[in-house]
Amino acid sequence: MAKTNGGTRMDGAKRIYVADDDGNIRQIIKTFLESDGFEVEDFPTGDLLLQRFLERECDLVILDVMMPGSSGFEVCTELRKTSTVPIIMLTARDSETDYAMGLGLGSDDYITKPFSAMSLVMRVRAIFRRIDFESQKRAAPVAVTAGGLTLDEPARHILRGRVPLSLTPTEYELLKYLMLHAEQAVSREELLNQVWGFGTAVETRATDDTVRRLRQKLDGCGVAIEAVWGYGFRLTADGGKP
Amino acid sequence: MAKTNGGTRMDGAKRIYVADDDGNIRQIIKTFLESDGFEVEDFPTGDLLLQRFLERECDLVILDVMMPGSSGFEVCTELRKTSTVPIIMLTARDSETDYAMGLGLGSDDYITKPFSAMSLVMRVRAIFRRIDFESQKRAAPVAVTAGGLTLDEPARHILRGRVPLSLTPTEYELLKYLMLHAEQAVSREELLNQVWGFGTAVETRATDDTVRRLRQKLDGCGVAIEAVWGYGFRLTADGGKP
DNA sequence: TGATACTGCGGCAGATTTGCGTATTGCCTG
DNA sequence: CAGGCAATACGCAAATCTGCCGCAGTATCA
Repeated sequence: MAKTNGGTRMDGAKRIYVADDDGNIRQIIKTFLESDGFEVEDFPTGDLLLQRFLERECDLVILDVMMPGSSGFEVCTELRKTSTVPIIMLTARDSETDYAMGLGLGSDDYITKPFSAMSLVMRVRAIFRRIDFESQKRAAPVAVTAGGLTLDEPARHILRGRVPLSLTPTEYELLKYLMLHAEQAVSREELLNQVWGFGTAVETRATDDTVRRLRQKLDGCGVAIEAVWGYGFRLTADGGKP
Repeated sequence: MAKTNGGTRMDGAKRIYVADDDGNIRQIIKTFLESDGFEVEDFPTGDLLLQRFLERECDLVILDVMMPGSSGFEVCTELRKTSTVPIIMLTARDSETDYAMGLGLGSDDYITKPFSAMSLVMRVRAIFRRIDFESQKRAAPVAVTAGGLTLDEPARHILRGRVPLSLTPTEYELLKYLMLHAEQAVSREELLNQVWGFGTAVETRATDDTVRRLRQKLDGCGVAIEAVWGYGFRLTADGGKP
């Protein structure tokens, strides 16, 4: 047990890069974000962050405006040339000019120091929530089918052939989400966010339980919820093996 | 070119609802947003806004926290029951509690009065930009192929012809990285950083193991992971030798 | 208000994954 | 051609992951 996995070793965890020349601030931000389940890498300069980003992208970037080398603004501009990664700018000043410049250059949010670590975490969460909302939004077809299942959204029914399955609310939401993402691997994190909601404090293992109960009811439906080892689940049409 | 597009669109402007009991503020917000190309409807109370929203949805909602009737928080909660519409909260206070509560309830942003109209417009633009980014991203399917292999990122599958390979998480990540850098020499260090993560404490020889296991599964796939002596590995398409 | 249904959690056992020690084979250099 | 470092091959044991139960707190409904 000599090695800690730098926090949570969850494949679904969002990766965040932080650049700030103040080591204390970096540490605080890192600690808070990690305790919230994010995977964080921090850099003393924006240039280093940029360099790292180019070799490996992340899910969100937090940039201090004033740093040695390239300023946060410059790094932001540079990032935007190749990526749409969400960016949060930090600044000591609170001038409207800075404000407009930051958001104008393509950052998603702009926080002035001093700020509470908690509020930063909230902002981060808000951005990820927005992204998840959008990914969830993708079309709302009245009837989706996967294998031998049919989703009847208005009726809040999922039909096995012609007979509606008897599902509990959680089961229904979960299966619905899987059907809307059939054949795609869905991480436990994602399920938790989409089905249970965001603020909810539930163990990721809860998904396993619901999936387990669902599998029993789905027996011989032409579909299967298979496990994606170390990641989550995937709904697939199995030709129907008895 | 593909950057500016705050709110002006050919296919109908974004519709924004604003609720604030102060008529002056409403007017200012409305004027600024409209001059930026948005379509705005304003309401003196959150209840009226909610009522209007239920009969016709909009693209973004701006809510004052303190209003006669239901508070902004209550309206926010109510909206979130049925919609993922972006919400910006306005408040006179700047307590962390309020802050956390606002974002916690599902709003996207939180602005304290007094605020400049311009900064509000910037926030609004930032949110719409984020949404545009996401919808853009969704429209770009990614299918990389190398030799006889196909990477199906959403499904988290790597197909050998039409059959998905059975890969462990590490194997998947490693092979994916090699496919994205096909025909290029990749150092062990690089692999360690990309696949295992930045600060992980594992010997570089760990890559050898995964590569070894991968080679077995890749036998006769039209590709080969060859060793680059003293450096690392390279994925190459071998014409397919039996 | 009492019966019933849902849900999430802790605990287990079995199955898988994976890094490392160690031995063997292979390539480069002098 | 020999020496030496690098790459492979094995097998193992610890660490993880999954699926499953049973249970208890809570919500739902008659």
